[in-house]
Amino acid sequence: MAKLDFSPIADTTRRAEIVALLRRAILTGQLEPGQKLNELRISEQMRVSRAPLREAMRELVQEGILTSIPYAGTFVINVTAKDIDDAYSLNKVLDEFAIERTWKLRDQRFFDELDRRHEAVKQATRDRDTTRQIETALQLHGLIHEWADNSVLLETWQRLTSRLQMYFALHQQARKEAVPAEDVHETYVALLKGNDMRAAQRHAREHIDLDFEELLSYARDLEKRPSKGG
Amino acid sequence: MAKLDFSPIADTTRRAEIVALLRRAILTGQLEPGQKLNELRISEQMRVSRAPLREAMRELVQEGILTSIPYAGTFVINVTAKDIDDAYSLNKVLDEFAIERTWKLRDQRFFDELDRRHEAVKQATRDRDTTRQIETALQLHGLIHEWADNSVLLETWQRLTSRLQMYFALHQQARKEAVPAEDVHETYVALLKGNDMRAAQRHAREHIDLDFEELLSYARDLEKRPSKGG
DNA sequence: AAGAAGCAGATTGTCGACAATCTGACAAGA
DNA sequence: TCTTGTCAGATTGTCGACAATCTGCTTCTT
Repeated sequence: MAKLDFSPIADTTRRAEIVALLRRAILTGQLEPGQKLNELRISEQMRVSRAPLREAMRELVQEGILTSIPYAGTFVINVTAKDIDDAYSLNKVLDEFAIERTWKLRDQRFFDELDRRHEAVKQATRDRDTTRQIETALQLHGLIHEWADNSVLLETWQRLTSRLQMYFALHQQARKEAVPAEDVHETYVALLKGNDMRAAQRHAREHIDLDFEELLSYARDLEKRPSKGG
Repeated sequence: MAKLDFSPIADTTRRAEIVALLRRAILTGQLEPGQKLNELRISEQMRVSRAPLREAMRELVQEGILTSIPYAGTFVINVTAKDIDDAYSLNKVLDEFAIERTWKLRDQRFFDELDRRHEAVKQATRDRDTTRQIETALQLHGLIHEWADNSVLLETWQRLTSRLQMYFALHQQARKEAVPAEDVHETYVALLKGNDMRAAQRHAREHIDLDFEELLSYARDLEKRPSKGG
């Protein structure tokens, strides 16, 4: 028998597909923060019964991008300036930890993957595909968390990522302006390839701060306007 | 009208109660790691239909203490030495962050609550109630995370706590011996009341290491024996 | 005896219908 | 006018039944 490692077969349950669909709709901002999800309407649109839809929604509630009030409904979470602040300050800590853990595990495969993801960001930037730009940038950023060989860290970061992606999408949607065309990740990638771990950690921290300030200013704008939820 | 702030009414859905029941069963070790949860059997025992039970299980899957394989079943997660290692190393980082954030927010209410929880641990210790001892110790430990005024941190810590509590319960169950009767939290509490933040952070880190070593030795024992799951 | 094919039982995934609860409008009374 | 009671419509929560899938055994073939 040939030595092949097959990847797991895709989940063939409706539930899994619904989760993916809903998550995408939320993270891309198609479903607005605070908006209520009507079970009957959605299940009819998707041609699915309410049972798998409800199970899917339960998952997304635990994932932190939906919130549920018994007998009232399930809503897309509201984004406050404090939420963003909280997420980012924790993210800094996780990044530092991830870099420390990843550092000794870096090898050629790591560097190759780093370049591959960096290239994906640059491609999305050239294509002016802002949604994809957000996705790829987060994937580039996530490599250190995947490589750190700590399942709990990875899981935690993925939960954070959901929100960050949502925040970025809203930001981009609100501003309706192209995200910076130049490449802001060049230094980050270079430092991850280098020999000064502290410098890489420091840069990650500062690098995050830049994006963060922009996001915060957007979030503060948001709070001056009425929202659809509580 | 009198100025009273009422606390939210308890969730009255079956789903919420099922979640609580199942979580408790898992965290106290009544449901063993790797064990399969038969939906029909459980729903009959609880006198509930499978719909709310399945939704509850979906929540616990996302919470990280159950794992689901389509068309095969839902199982209690298996505890490996690496899982414990991962959880603890991340916990150290979170603790340091939590202490830093909490530090400036400490007030009389904080100190009172700290004492209250410390007292609860001592009471459970006197009662030789090991399960409660685990619960209260984790609650004492959790105060800095609750006080840090960062919802994402708190959420993350609560997810970690579930696993830690499960690990501790298994540990205690396997050893069948009383946990240390003396009070190991005295220094911790004192430092949190003091003025040297760095010292508090350092102690939290070392304090965790102690429990950790014991847990790891247990986990390594576990892996030499057959388990019920994959 | 070893392996493949097929069947039966058990279990999970999904469906449609019913029950419980909430929301908002409207009417009655102070 | 303001509050309170009532009710209809809409929506969520729950149920029982059916469909899809898996597992292990049996049977058949070589």
